[in-house]
Amino acid sequence: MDLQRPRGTQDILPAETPIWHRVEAAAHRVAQSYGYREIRTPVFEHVEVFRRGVGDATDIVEKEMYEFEDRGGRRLVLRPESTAAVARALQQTSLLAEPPVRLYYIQSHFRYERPQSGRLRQHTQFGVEAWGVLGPIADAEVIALAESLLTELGLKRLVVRLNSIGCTDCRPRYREALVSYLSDHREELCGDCQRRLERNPLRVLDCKVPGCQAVVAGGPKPLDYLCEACETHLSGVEAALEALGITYERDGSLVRGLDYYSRTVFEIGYEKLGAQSTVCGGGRYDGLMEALGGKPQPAVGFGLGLERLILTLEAEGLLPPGESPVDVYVAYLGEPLGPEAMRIAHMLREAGQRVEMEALGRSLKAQLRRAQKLLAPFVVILGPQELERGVVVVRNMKTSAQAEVPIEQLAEAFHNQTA
RNA sequence: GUGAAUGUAGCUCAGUUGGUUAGAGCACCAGGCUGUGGCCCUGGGGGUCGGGGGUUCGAGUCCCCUCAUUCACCCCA
Repeated sequence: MDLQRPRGTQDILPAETPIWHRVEAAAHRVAQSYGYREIRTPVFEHVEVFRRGVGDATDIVEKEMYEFEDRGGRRLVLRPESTAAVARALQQTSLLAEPPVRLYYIQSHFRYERPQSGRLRQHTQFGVEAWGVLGPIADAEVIALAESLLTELGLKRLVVRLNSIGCTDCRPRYREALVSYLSDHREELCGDCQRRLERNPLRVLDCKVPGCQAVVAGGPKPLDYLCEACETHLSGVEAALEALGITYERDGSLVRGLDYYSRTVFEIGYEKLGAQSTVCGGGRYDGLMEALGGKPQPAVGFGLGLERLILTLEAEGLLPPGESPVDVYVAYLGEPLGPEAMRIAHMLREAGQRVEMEALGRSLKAQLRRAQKLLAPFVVILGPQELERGVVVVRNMKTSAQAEVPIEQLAEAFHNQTA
């Protein structure tokens, strides 16, 4: 095989498209039920959108972008995420003239990573963003929206984890305290954490190495450093979640890799998925718009990975059963009857039936086998004897009952059958 | 980017210490039943053994490189 799909991509075959339709339809419906409206942004953007929005020092920008130069010498990149792109779109248009603006998207994202279960180089996110909203109600609203979607799809036992990473006022104070504490215990940290200490010290908090956990346990707690405004915000989010009956876990070690997050961060996960068990991740990003050179605008939102969501549905046995792609299979005997069989198929299609017609001129036995394989409930059989009398045999594949029906009454017969 | 495992028919897999024409089940096609699916029987089509190089009289089997998949790390959806 010399032609293969690029690494980390997948072909979604006809057997799988129904679950995608179902998930996407649910996402549209739930988002709209919260008053969110769909936005679509370009597949590629100028690199600067993500350099400034996501952050230069993040893994995404540093080593995961599909970057290229176009024929006009522009530095472009396949979007690695959508929030920065949406922020760019808002700046460029008049949408934000009348806040709040509630948006959602279902878009592909591209990151050059080593693939594994639940991680692809092209993946799809259902994302939701509320712009121009400052209060904790908005944070709770997007979490509730994600919950609604997961519930609607039949999922239970997903864990919501919640934390606050502070704002531009209090985060630096905590960061400083943490770095100074960790530096004193540098020798006790794992190699990864020694590097994290330089680049992204907050990451040390959720290291899984026992030794690091022990060090962290004795160090400064992020929540102790929250400023009053951030603390009030967090308890506001919790109060709203409680009012909605949404159960969550406070997780002081939950942090986010992207620069633009502030205050609220949250994840919704499903343990059975293995290492990539986070289905939904989000938070607040009040500083993003300014980082992109625009007027400051508070915002909160999340990204929900559809591939991971579908893996979860699969693991929970929630995939829809296979359904027949057709209502009627039109079989005929002998090439000369092809045109008349086509006419019959056409008539049925115009009457709203989904029809597959024999295309290979095989034996009746083979045609029936094919119809069975397709789970077609009915087969219309046209042979020379029938044609002579202007009728057709209609076979019910489930009961094996057969009846002759005049060709001109066929459409009506099926209409009554399915009505 | 790091570590490990795996690549043989459309699918799931056998294939002995290296030995002649590489197999099975399922799926597909045909026939048994010259116009009727499911069960059964018989036959048939399908393979660059992931790719390239090497060792050898001889490589699916051993060695090197490469590509891909899977799992984990980093990180993330």
